[in-house]
Amino acid sequence: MSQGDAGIDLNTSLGYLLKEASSALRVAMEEVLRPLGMGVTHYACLELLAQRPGLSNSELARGAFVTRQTMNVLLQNLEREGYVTRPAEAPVGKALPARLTPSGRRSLDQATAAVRSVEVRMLSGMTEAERSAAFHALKSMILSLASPPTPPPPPADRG
Amino acid sequence: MSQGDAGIDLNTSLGYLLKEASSALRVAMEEVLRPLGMGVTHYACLELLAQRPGLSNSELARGAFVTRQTMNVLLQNLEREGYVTRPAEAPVGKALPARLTPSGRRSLDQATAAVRSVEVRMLSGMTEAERSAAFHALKSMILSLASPPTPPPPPADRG
DNA sequence: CAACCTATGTCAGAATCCTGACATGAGTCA
DNA sequence: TGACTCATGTCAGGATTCTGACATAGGTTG
Repeated sequence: MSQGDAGIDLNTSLGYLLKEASSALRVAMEEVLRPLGMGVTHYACLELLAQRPGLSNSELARGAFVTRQTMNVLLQNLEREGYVTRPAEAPVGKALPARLTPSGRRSLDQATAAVRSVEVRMLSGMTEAERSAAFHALKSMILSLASPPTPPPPPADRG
Repeated sequence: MSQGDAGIDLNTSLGYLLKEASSALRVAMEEVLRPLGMGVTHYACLELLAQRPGLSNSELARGAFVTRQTMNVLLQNLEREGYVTRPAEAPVGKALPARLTPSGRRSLDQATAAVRSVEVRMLSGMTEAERSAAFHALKSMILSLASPPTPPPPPADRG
């Protein structure tokens, strides 16, 4: 244990820090959403629908970082409780465009206020320059992590 | 819907970006750890034990961002499979200091190599200045989100 | 010392999310 | 037109994590 090959130093690892920050944010959000009987995925779904009405189940799932199966059961609950509506038949393909009902909009408004307070607190200790730097750094990370999990197989010109 | 009170703009929200980056990192790690039959929490536990031998179940749980109960079942499995050891009795209090066995160390070495490739990829598109900026920004966020969930009740000097 | 508070390990049950699988609708290509 | 590929919605089962609860060890305060 005296060299640089012993592991990944968690004290200086951006990945670990990323997980820590994300965990703290999730905990803080759950804390303010709990009194509203809402979870993070639940809130994300509503917020996505407010900003982009007509999103399909699969699109909502991608936006909330869960699988379409998970989002599907959530949507079924929200539909049954009258927070969102979906047409009985797909206007095109199989995708059912979902929309917020007035009730869903009201529910979202409460949640947005709660979540906004968390985001304000999170940003409170940062300068504008730091926020901008963090924004671009996170964008870079996401881009670098996207797609190339399996390096493209060799063109295989042999044989 | 024409002003700034309509919601939280997910396109410019640092919180949303944080979740997106964290999700991408988690997916990438799971992808490289799957061939080793290991999950992210599993790996985190081993890495923590390598860097700080003797950590207790609760300390490991906090370091891996899960509950004590979750870490407990993981530790029991790892112990049964011979990757970690814990004394039968606590040297002090109730905390049982856990340690990696040689087998656990070997298992960790493979995982570290895999995870390192992911972190390298994540950092590949960032300059050193950007990494430093991201590091400090994340630290700020974590600090701001820590603790003050329930603002301290007013000292109540009335009455 | 006794009462209290906090932290820990552990068990049991429940909630959450995911993987696997199937059928349908649309686009592509020959 | 028919075969192929891809994306979608949905159901069923399983894996993972969390919440609730209990007993114990140690420190603190009166």
